[in-house]
Amino acid sequence: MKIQQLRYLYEVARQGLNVSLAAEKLHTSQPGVSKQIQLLEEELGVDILVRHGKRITGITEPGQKILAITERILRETENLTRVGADITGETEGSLSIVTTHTQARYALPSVIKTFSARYPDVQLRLHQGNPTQIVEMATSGEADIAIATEAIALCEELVMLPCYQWNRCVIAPPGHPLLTDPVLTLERIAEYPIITYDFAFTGRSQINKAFAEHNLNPNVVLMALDADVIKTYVELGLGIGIVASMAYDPQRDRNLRAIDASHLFDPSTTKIGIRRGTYLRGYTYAFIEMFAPHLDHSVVTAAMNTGETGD
Amino acid sequence: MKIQQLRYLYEVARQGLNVSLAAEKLHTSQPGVSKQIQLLEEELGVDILVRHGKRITGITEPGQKILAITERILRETENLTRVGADITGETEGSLSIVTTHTQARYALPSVIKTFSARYPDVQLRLHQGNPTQIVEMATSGEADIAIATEAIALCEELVMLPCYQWNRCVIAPPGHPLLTDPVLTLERIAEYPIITYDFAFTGRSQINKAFAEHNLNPNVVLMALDADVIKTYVELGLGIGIVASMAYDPQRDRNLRAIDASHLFDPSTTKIGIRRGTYLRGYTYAFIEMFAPHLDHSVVTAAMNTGETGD
DNA sequence: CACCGTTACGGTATCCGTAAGGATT
DNA sequence: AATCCTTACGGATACCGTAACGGTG
Repeated sequence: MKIQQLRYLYEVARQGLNVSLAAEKLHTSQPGVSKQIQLLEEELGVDILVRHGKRITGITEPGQKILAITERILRETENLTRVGADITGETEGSLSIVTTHTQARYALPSVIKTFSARYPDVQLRLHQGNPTQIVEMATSGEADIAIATEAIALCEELVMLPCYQWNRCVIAPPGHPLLTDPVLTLERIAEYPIITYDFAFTGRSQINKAFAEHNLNPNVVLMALDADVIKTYVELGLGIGIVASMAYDPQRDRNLRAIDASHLFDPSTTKIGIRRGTYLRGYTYAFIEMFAPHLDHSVVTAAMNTGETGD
Repeated sequence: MKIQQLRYLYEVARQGLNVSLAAEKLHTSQPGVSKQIQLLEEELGVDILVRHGKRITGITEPGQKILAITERILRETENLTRVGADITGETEGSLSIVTTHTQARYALPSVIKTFSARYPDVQLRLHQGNPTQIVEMATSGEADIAIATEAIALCEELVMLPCYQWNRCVIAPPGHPLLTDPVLTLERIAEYPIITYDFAFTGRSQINKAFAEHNLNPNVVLMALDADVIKTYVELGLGIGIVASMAYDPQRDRNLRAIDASHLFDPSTTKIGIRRGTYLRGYTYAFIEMFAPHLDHSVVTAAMNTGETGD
């Protein structure tokens, strides 16, 4: 059994059971891939792929198990090379982050600027996605770290590290009646058409919860995926907006006014999610610490090891 | 990076950093082992072993990490071959069990007889050990399954499956005054010299607990590792014995009498322990079910997946 | 007929084993 | 002096790429 055989098998599975495509991705010849997989099947004594004549149409039941194990092995070999690259003090590498619009647009820019200056040879990749995609990319290993607020608390495979808490503000065009209220209340907000985040985005659930507890039925006229869209429509006078506080910048948003609403909604916690069992490069720890200064190397390492089956 | 290089490295570490010994165990030449490890170090760009001149004296700090990952990889490759052997319906293989005297002597013989008849090609290995050794062999993968009563509940790495409950009886020579008591009490037992299990063996903690709760200080004159030793000294008149009920056989132990003591002590539960992430052969499931009929294939599989980091 | 996977074959690189060398205890 | 790891070298093996073949849609 050779690691390369496992790589070939994995890539074929990943490319939808297309050997030619897999061979191309692996920068090798397709007969080679075919042969090595056959050798592996022969050695294990198991048909892994279902062949209809000369077409691969599926994966056998034991093949599924083999693939699952194969994936784990390949992940670990990746960890091995990372240990190597890391120890030799190499600063080059890649760091793939998957996150939401809110983080990418408002929280991350300054961190990324600092990080890029400190680690110019690290290729940063920033993916924007919805919470489902974020979890998926983090668990699959496609992304090294995930940063999000909602819906990533449940996943067993990810270690979750709380980074910071934040709350919301209400934004409205200048001259809006709400701006002169001495105290902002949910009841008053509910009198106006509301523009806020879509379900499962940027702490939307906390907003729903607050209104529900007051038996209010707010009139949400637009559900956006990001604060920029919300602000645009608030400027157009379509309604008032409820956005994350860090999304309002008095310098930039001169056509808008903001009222703090942290007394009305539960705070949300933004977290970093990391796949268990992943070896983290030195600069990854550095990035995390830049984003959330209390998460230093030892804190992260400790969290990675809790609840693990361990070794 | 090749699997064989990892095997070599692992074996060298296992043999106390002795390349020659490792090479012998691996049935290969020692220069080959040396070379391959160097190639691995070169590829990863990391010194794994500490060399003083031409002597290997230690493992570097990154080497420790590499070894940990290596171990995981090798374990998984082992799982791969097991999937293979299992699916092809091969009945040959090996099953290594580590357990205590009590189980080996009284609970397992009938199971092993049945198992050997059903799976004549499976090479059974039965190791006897103390609780510490049992946990060690189970977690290291040296044994496939562990069977024990005490001290294996705590280990995160092992899945614990309760098999059966049992209690104790008091044994004494014929004519002993205790035998004519209408009701056996702890107070009466404490009047006589007692022979029972050593600490951390065969539910000894339950015995201690019962006496402690009654503020009794039993006079334990001999602490043995197994019931046969206990019975021997009870026969000699050194005292009365407290042993697991299944250790008394009226047919065989004609020189002894037994009194049930299940009302005096908390019952003990014998459990099977299996390392998480191990692929179990079909006959292993069969063995477990023979030993504890309620632990069928699906129950065991389910238990193996609980609390796991999962994939 | 266009696409895809398998088989056949020759070149090359890799790995293994034997023999010799240098260092440490 | 004995043990032990490394280096050197020759041979066998395994792997890869090109080319040709056989099925499939």
